[in-house]
Amino acid sequence: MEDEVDRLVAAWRRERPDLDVEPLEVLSRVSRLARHLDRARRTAFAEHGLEPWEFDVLTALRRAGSPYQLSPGQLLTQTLVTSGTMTNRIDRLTGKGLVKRLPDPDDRRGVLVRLTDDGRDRADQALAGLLAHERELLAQLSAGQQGELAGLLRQLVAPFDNIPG
Amino acid sequence: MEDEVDRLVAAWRRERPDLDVEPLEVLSRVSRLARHLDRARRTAFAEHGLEPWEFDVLTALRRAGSPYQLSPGQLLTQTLVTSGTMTNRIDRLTGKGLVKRLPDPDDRRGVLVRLTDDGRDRADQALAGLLAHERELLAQLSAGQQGELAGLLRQLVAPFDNIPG
DNA sequence: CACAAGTATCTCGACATCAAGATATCCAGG
DNA sequence: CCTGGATATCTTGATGTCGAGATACTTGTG
Repeated sequence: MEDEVDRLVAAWRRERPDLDVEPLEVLSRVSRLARHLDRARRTAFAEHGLEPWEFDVLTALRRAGSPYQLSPGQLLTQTLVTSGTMTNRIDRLTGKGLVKRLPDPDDRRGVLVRLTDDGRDRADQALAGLLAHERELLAQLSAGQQGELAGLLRQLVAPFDNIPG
Repeated sequence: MEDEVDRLVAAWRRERPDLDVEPLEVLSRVSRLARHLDRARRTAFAEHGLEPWEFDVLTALRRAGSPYQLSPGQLLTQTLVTSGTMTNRIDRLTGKGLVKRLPDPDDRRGVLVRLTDDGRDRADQALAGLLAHERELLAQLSAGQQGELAGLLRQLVAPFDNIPG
């Protein structure tokens, strides 16, 4: 089955036959797939009344385990956004009653962001919904192919995740 | 080599042992890799004085082939942005002298956006730079692995690209 | 030929994000 | 202890995007 990247690569080979555009076969597909996934996720989360950015923050706290709290600094390394953005997100989630700010008892500069009970339930429900949708998308591939794909992607991502940056 | 998704999956297995989080092994890696790629591209384009969105528009015109012109409508279907965004982008690219608006001779409602010579050169240079950077990232994988990865990704993307969405 | 519906582009207001800087606090060395 | 540099979070201002609606023109129908 042909996809949009096949057409894009063909266009470049016609216009710039001197260039080797092979890298686009992998990386343009990654970008485009991510874009489609973003849209699909937005739809999936809407069923639970959440925005994608809300899901990101709530699930980071959920994964931390009881008592479901992290500092804003820990949250922004996990979500790859800037500090200004995180402040804004915490403000809005606080307004919706899904998290609350607590003073850090060990560091008076810091605060801790903690899930409320409602926030925890919403995170759990949205995760289950997301996994159901994603399983459908992956039905294109056998379990073996999924494992293979995961392994290849890990090799590309690992340098970013393990080297400071 | 372990990556951030390994840690994320391990955390979910600890917190929610009742859920099958296998889909995240593939799809979370796609999203995270795309995010890292966005940052890397921003850096690569900065060497040529371009923003990622500028690259997207200029290369869409470049790929169209001589005389390097498309309507705003064609541009927005290719770049997946809204009409308001595209108007804004064309305004700014016009201000930088990289494209110019021409009246559509066949439809007085429409305009055609055409690359200037400078715009074409910038697009060509930025593409070459991007490919060089992307080739480095892919050096983690053999040519055979890259082909395999591209094939698996195509299977996941194709449904989005071929069904109206 | 007139008119309604469709199409192409642009305008405007709201909003999330980022980058840089401000403020408050911690900590290590003298 | 004091002081300077590091750290944690928040504030501010600019910017790009989206969504909805406005405007101008075209096309199909009777």
